[in-house]
Amino acid sequence: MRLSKLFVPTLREDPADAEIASHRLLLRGGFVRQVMSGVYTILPLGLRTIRKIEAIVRDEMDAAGSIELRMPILLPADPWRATGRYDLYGETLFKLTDRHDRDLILGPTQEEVVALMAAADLPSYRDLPKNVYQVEWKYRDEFRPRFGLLRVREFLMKDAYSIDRDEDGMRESYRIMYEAYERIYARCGVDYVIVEADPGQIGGGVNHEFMARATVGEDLFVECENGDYLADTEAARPMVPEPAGEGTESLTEIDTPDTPTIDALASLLGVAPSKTLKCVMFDVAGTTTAVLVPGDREVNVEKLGKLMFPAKVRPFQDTDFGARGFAKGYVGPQGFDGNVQVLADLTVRGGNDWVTGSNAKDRHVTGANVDRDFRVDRWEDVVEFREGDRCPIDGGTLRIGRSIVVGHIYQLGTKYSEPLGARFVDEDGTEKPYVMGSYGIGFGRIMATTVEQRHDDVGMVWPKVLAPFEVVIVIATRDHDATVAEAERIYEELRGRGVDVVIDDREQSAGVKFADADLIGYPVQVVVGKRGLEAGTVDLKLRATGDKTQAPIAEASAAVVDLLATAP
RNA sequence: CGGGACGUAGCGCAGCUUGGUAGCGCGCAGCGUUCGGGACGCUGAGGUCGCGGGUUCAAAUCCCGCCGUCCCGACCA
Repeated sequence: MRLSKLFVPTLREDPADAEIASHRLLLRGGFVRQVMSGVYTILPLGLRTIRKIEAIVRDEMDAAGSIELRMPILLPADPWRATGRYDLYGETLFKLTDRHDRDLILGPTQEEVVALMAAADLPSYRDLPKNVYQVEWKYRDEFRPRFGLLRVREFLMKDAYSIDRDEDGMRESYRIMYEAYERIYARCGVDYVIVEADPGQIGGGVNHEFMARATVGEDLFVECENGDYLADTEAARPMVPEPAGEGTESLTEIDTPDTPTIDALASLLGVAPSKTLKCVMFDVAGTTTAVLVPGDREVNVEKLGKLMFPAKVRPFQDTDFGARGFAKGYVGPQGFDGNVQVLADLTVRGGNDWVTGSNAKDRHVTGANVDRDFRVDRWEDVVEFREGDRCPIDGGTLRIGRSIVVGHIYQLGTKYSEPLGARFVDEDGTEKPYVMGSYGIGFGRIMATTVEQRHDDVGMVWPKVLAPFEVVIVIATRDHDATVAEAERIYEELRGRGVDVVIDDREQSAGVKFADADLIGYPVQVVVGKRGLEAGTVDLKLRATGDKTQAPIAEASAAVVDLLATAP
């Protein structure tokens, strides 16, 4: 390609609205332009990179046995009502109506479509398993688009869906996708980790996020110092402590004036907050639910919501305490009647002889013990992760890292097939719902993430597999016919060798071309100029290291191929 | 949606406090010079000052409302 013929509007100055490196550099390098908040035009250079990502993804999906198809973006709302996602996604869904006043949506993801498609056209266990994928625009009316291409409202995604007859099949399909994803990110040169994650609005059970390490990432993840545990902070669970067993104290009620908070109580009694038992009250679909956690910890409402799903979880308002006969700030689990569901976090097992509320204002109890003094109906993991918590696997210290989620895979089970009545006939003649999985990768995020991970103060530093072009030939002395002729010759030779090369034949000064080459970040730069020509050489530069070398002009193309082979 | 900031030529900005009818740099066009790290000279084009209303003889400037964009918090590829 010729830069004189391409459309590469680079900018000299940083755009005012771009804060993070990837946004700033992709705008400056002429890869993308913003149309409105969270919506971008992909310019020719950006499109070339996106297509390279797409080719790698397609290659791995095809190799993993997934079959490409294309589903509509414009979708009927009804299946989404059936699965509950119409309301669950809420405002994030782009909703519209057609001329017949029928409710439609723009697809944010397509589990419903796949389930219904399977129901119609994959009627037998003999048709299974199937794995289908598409590369398609996705629409999500995010609360706040931000960070350039990292959080947008319209984005290009590869979404795949596995359809199996049973759980074992789903797990096998999931494993295959998991491994395909590992290869995809490795090939793209993304520095990533895989974490156990929160399923969010897609729902389901086991799921993993592929997180690219970054300094600007929106997502926090937890990593064990020993490298054996990784999880999204929302899903992270601390080590379950050894059961402390029953304590030695007897249940004693004491006066604790003006101590509605853990801090006030702990300082009055001179005990550690972790010795107190916090009793946090929720309304779960109308049932009063008490959640017990050590006084120094917080309840993770998201985790609780997932445990109770589909029942709605609502923290007690001030009025709820009085209305249901609880003393706010002094609630304790002993003496709850059967109308109160008692859920305790697993960390509560590690303590005994608790200090907790007495259910009377300004009074607490000491020496409270599980089973002897109060009942626990369910033991679950519901605490908020804290920096410094112990790893659930080996007890090592957990640290927090920052990342960009570049992929997310889910074991969905029958979450979508069940409510949609999407069933096949199994070998034994009975109808069963499909057991599904879904697997997504956002292309724009991979592009932006790569820039975040690979840039310097003058521009982007593309790995050769994703660079819009692998090599740029800069004509440094454009009024010198012999220089132009040599540059053209090298250009044709490189093309002949199958190198993805672009020639900067624009009517620009050499300085502009050099600056643009560094900004755009072609892995290899070839400078052909009068000066070199007279010495019989061309200059080569490896963008990643900045190393410059000379090559004899007659062997320029071979030298470029060799240098390219060493490029990251 | 809550909190903060911004909106003046394609891009980056000044002008606003103290109203008098818009300016700088880059970019763009023409001519000439230059030609290996964002060249130089001359000439020139380009602006509903985000939109609407109000105050005033007069509004980019003051007041009210709205819209848009970005940043910080609740969602996700």
